[in-house]
Amino acid sequence: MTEPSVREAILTATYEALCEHGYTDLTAQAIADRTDKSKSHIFYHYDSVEDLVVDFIDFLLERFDEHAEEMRSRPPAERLAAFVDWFLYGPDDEEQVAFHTALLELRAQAPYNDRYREQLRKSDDYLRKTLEEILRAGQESGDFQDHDETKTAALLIAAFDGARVRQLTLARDEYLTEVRDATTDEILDGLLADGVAFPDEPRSAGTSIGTDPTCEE
Amino acid sequence: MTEPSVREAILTATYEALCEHGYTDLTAQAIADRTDKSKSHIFYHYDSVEDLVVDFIDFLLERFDEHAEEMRSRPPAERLAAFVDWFLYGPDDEEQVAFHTALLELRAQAPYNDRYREQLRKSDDYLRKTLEEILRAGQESGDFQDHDETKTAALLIAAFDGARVRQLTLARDEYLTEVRDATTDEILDGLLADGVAFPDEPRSAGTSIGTDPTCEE
DNA sequence: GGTCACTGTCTGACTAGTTAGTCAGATCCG
DNA sequence: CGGATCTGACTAACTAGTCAGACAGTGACC
Repeated sequence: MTEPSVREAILTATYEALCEHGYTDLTAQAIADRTDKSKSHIFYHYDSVEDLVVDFIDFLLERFDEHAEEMRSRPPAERLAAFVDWFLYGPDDEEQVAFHTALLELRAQAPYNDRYREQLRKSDDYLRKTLEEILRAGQESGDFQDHDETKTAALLIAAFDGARVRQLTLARDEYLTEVRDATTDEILDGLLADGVAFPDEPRSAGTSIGTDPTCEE
Repeated sequence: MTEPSVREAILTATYEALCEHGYTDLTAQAIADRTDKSKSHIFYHYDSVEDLVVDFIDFLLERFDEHAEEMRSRPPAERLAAFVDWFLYGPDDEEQVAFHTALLELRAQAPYNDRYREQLRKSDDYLRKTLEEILRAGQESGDFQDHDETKTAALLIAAFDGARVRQLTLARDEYLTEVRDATTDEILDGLLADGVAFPDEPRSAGTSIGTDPTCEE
């Protein structure tokens, strides 16, 4: 892989193909179709589709890192809200939903694939550390109640994951709303010190990938 | 499908094949191999593998229902503990882990498959109602604090799902322990009225399926 | 009791479709 | 020219589902 732009083109196409077809139906051909190159081109740059997917997860992590870095200077409640938003986007954001659906498929493959598992572990560690750091910053600044940020981060990420699983599998809006309410009301609001509030409806953008961020059928 | 024992043989074989190969690599042949019949036999009784899987989910629900019914007369804390246990089994229970891993794969396919989605929704509704009923019973008996059982049920199931996703994808015992602790300590124990405790290590059996409940490689 | 016809169950061999990955050679660029 | 990049055509492997026919049980009629 000499040219970074070649890598980016292939991985962006991978992202788009994942949104459209999901992981299970992700084929080398589908990726190539979203590129101006042929299928063989992909196998010239990657030894296998598995290799490509492993690199794709790295690519995602690089993107998340950039995003997290940008938020670093913001106040803790805003950072937390942005983080929550990254996990529990609304069902109206079709691209996000499609992409996270595909990611869940990938996650579901991890138990059978050492390399995926390793990559996801790396990503999740990073995510969790980011959240812990936000929680710690909030406690130091007095915006959040004192608590054990390790435990809270673990519980939050678990609850978010769970909500996402249900949202994706059931596509049942009322239920997601319940979970979101329950999570927000009972956990998140409980974190805030008196008089501190979440910013209204942050609905952050900037988490999508690629030059053309739409994901039409 | 005339003989119920034929259905049971095929669906038990399906369970075993799911444990061994996972959903993605579940083939008609793999199911037949766990039977004393041929692959064609399966297509004689089911029009397609999808049909079979749909029926398999019904089969699971029937089993869960029997189990839940048996617990009905027990005290609420014990029922809750058994329920939690059903979701957050220990990583030592290999069969359970293997099976839930496969179920997660199935769940991850639901967004792409109307029939799976419908079946899972049905199961999840039933699970949630069962949990709500346990929570309600506990409040009435005074074993649990007063709370909104709908919200709590939603949050609990979400947190459990999330913990399971992480457990399965990361196979990282310390982290699962954290989540389990966080969930148990902060949510479950918070539910209990003063002086009530969970029974020690319930680790219930009886949730597995089939005549030979082992799932060796 | 024998045998014949009928029906439901079951099978081995087959087809058709799909896809990862290969490879010989084309093309581009310095 | 020579190396890197890229491609179309191909192969090999796999699997859902089909189908013609084997087989077993059952009952009916002689």
